[in-house]
Amino acid sequence: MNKRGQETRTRIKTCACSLFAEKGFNQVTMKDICEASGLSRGGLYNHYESTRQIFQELLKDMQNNQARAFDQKIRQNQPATSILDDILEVYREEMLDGRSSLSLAFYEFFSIHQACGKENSLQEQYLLSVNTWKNLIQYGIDRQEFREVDTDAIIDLLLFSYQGVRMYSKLMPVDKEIPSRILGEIKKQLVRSDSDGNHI
Amino acid sequence: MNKRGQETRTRIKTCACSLFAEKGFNQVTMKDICEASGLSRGGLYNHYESTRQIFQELLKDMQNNQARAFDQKIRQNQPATSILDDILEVYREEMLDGRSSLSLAFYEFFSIHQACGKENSLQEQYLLSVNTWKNLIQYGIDRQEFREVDTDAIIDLLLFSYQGVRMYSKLMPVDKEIPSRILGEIKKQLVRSDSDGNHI
Amino acid sequence: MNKRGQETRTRIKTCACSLFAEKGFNQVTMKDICEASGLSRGGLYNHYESTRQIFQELLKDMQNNQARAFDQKIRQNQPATSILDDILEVYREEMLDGRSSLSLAFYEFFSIHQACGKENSLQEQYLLSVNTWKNLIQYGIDRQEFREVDTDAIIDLLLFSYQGVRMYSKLMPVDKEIPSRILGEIKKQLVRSDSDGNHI
Amino acid sequence: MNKRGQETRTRIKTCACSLFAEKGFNQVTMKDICEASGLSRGGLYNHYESTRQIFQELLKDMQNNQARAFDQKIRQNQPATSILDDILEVYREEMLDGRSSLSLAFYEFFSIHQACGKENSLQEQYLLSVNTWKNLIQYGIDRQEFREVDTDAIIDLLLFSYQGVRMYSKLMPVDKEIPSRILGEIKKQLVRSDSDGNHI
DNA sequence: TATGAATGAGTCTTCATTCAT
DNA sequence: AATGAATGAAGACTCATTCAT
Repeated sequence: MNKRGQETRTRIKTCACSLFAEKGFNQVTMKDICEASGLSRGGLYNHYESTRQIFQELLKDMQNNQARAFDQKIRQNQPATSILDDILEVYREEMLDGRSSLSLAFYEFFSIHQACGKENSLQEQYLLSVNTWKNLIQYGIDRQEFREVDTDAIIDLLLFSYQGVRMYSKLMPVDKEIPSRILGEIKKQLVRSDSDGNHI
Repeated sequence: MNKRGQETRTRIKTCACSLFAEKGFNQVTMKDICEASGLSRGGLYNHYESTRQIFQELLKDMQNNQARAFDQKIRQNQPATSILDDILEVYREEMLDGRSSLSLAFYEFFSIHQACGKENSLQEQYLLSVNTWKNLIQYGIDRQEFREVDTDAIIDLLLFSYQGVRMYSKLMPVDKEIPSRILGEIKKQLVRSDSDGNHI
Repeated sequence: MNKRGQETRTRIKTCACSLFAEKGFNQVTMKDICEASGLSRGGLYNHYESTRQIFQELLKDMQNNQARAFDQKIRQNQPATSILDDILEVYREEMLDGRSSLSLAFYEFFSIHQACGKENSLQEQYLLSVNTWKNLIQYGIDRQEFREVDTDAIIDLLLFSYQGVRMYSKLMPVDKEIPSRILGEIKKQLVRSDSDGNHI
Repeated sequence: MNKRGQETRTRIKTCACSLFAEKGFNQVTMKDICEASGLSRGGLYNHYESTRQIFQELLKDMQNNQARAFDQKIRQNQPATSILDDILEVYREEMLDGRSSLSLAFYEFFSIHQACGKENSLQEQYLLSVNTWKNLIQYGIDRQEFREVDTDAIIDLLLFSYQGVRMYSKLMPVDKEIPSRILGEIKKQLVRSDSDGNHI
């Protein structure tokens, strides 16, 4: 594939991503993507044969980016609390940004493609997140910054309430305080000497 | 509307509910409901003019049922902890039952119909839930069964992680322990003398 | 058929007539007539089996009424000019009243039902009108009130321009002067000593 | 749009025109036009999205053609009577040709689309015709070929009786003499020295 | 007579997908 | 690579018409 082809594919994915964020997965048609990207029917089909394929390529791109971002965040030898604050701040922002969230699209997509697919990439991603968090929490405990908590419970509470809020923020106006409260509560469980009760 | 008509409407709603749980809102067509309910096209349209209308009537029915159920649950003068256990047990079961969950349908439905509607019935329902929980927690605090916690934070944590898990349970196999862990953690925050750290 | 049945049929015809005037023949459905008349589907079908049947009964009623009206108008021994004025005044009013005109419905109806029907009742009605006018004009000539004109030409000019204006008055705003001008021109041809050029 | 597309659009319009002439506007469906033109459903919708759009494009084409034809007809410096004869001959033929007349379709179409449109294109066309005739009659008067008639009245008489006959010729057998008589009467009013009373 | 539930046919409309250019 | 014409399938929606009550 030459450079021009690559550019076209990038353009297609960018347009498609906006559409998926706006309408979810099932409500986006190849026709929509044609119109948004300015390509003709045939032109689009030269690159991708279905919305499914485009979405999967988007997923893959995002995982790569996310992995890279996470790697940067977990900078060893920084205080665990500082790393935690950084990550929770990212979470907080995402929880409030309903518009650009692909969560509905994700849910629709995996709700269709889990059964037929051999691998469940959503579960993979969940397990990856759990693992990353386990490492971070253990790191915090080792440095005696974090309490010896029920790690699994805290992580599930965090990850699922994060997902819950992201979804709801697409559906109703979510008060700005809600993410702060939730993440603050999590942090309170986790951080040992945060006696002043600072919220994130 | 006569008795026969009422029966047909009930039949339609029952069939539609299964379909919505299985496929979400957008993926269910009037044709699907015709076939599931054994009605002809015209027959179905005599009763409902869109999947939207059917879904809304389902919503209304469910709210009525839920309101009644909750009223029963909040039996005054029972120990707050006992009431809490009952409710959390219901939550736990629902979190694991991905198949009969309407959550995807809800999300799709409200993602479309929030803007056009004046009122946001999803938010209404959220506020209702928050209120019910506030009452219960205050009741527990008054009886000195519960700690004096950050009520709002605990409630959001509970409600959104519950929603998050319900959604994920439609998309991937959710370990049976996850709901228990989450709800146990919540209970641990809440209940004063549960010093043995029992999970729910 | 008893009295109640007669009343129902009259109600049906009245409602249907308004609908036909408003929308033409083809655009009116049995369902429309049900709703307009407040009858149920089955109730309407007990009386009429199609819009066609209702329209034909309307036609028959109107012909009866018209015939009776014309008979009254042609009062012998009155001045021909006075009779002419009376009739032309009726024509003028009808030409301006686009809203209550059934002309579109007529045209649609006869455009469908001329071929299949053995008799062409539209032609019958045309011939009847021509005859009535011939009698009137001859009466005027005999009384030396009217000129010895080309009767057939004048009658056709009158009848067809009348129909043309009636139709157009349903489709665009027709200037009030147009019917006056047309009928005045006709009268000018016809009436001998109307030297002052009065318009109707 | 490429050449093939243009050809298809022309084919569609030709087929649709026959159908409109035969059945009126409302009775023609997109399916009819598919079948008549040999296109598939989707193929037709690629070009036009409704019968309304097709009809409007037909109207526009016809206006263009008519304007061009009229320009040719009004050849300056020819005798007014000769121009008149030419035009009336065209009118006469059209009055008798019920089969290819679009008048029913016109009436149905404008009866629906007058209110919603800002401009009333039927009225536009009427005013255009009136103007053209005014010019011709004035030209004839200036050349002393025509009498000093009540121009407006004559024109209305001509235009509306023409429309009336065109419509009736779709609904019943119209005697060949009727157009001749009508137009002859008009001409008689108009032309000064046509003392021999020739009909057109 | 009157009701309204039910049927089934017909049309509209939108898309995914293919293909000649 | 790109274009856009064409196909055909799928689903929405509306009615005329029948029938049990």
